[in-house]
Amino acid sequence: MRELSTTSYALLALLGVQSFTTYELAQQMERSLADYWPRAQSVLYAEAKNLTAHGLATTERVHTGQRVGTRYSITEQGRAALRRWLDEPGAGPQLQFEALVQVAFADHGTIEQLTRTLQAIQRDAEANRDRTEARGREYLRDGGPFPDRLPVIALVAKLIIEQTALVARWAEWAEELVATWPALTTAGGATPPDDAFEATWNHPSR
Amino acid sequence: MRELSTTSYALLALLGVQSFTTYELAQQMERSLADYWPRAQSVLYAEAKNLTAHGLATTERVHTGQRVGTRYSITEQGRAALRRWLDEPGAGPQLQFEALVQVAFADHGTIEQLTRTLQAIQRDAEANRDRTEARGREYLRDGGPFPDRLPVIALVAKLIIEQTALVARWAEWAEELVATWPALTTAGGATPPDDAFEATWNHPSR
DNA sequence: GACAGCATGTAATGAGTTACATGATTAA
DNA sequence: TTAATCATGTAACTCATTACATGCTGTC
Repeated sequence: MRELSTTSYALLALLGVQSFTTYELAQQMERSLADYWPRAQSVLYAEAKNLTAHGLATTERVHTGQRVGTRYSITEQGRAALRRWLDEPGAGPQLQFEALVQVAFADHGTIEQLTRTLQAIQRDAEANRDRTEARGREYLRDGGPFPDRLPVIALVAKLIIEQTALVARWAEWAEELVATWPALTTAGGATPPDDAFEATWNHPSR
Repeated sequence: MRELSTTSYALLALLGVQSFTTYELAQQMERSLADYWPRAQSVLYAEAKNLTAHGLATTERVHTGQRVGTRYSITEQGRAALRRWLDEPGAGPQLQFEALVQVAFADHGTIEQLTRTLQAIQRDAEANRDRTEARGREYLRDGGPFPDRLPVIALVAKLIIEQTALVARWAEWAEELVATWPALTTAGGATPPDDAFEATWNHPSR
């Protein structure tokens, strides 16, 4: 019976919406939380058991054909724990961005490498932006799986959409700027134009 | 001798700039990478050794007073490894945002809890934005510790600044919107005004 | 009847964090 | 001289990922 982690509470919050089998929990995690609390499926199996051990959820065997599975439901204790958790200060945004590390140290390689990295970032970000935007519009149209929850879902979706859009715009801007550079550093005579560099701060990347 | 991770390459890239003692590496990690590749200090000690085991760095004992320490320097092999790494596709942005999970499931609590969460997000984001902006201006003024590297550093700094600014603006917008809501869900008669909700998608949060 | 994919997990491994320990230097 | 903080690490533990295993269900 381990301590409760943020992942535990995320699961518990899903169960607060309705009961789910472990598989459905995994789907929901992937569908609704992957953009800001990504976790591998395997943790769910452990965490769901942990919630039960804490008395925050109850289990029920479900049979699909011959196959057995587990359906979890939240308990009153679970709801109380959830309310308490919502009072605690949650951790702020934590970004982890390997490709950006490659950009930060691009001067150890070639301009071509940097350009390719930026292009890849842009492609990914645009795909993510389109995906999240499309889902947002879909939810607005048909209400989504939990129409009651649309207000809060919309708040979150808005941030995610704008965040991916920002990355896409930034990558595009960076590509254009880098294309004007004769070299990656100011050293050795081959300096990037000073004013293009100044522009980094003065022009918003849009 | 473990595999090389992104953290290994981040360290190696720092050593590509110049030689550092472990302590200085920790400072540089905190100073320049914490915003997009945050790691605890203790990993450095292990990773730096690992780099040496791979022949990518050499060590040298340094004595400050009686005290012994280790200074790491990159090898030619290390530089080659760095160049190869810059060719590999790096992982895209991965966000981890506990407070946003609390927003997404705010309907399990009260409007007051949601408001407090949003206020905390806004405060943090504004502080981060101010910190990164101030450092950017400082670098532009005095060149920072590695003036040659300003071009690539500026690219990265720009994204980080805009990203924190985006979160701050979003939180402010969300607070204002939530202030107009009589309840957190559309259920039970006490519905948030439809048009305020629609506005979620149509008005950019600025 | 076999193959793809859905559904349900377990095990091994690893990366990273927190906590601890301790010597040296500096400021009060 | 004491306390704070700089500097240098180690150890224990935890959270999470990858890889594996396996049964069921529908379809060609």
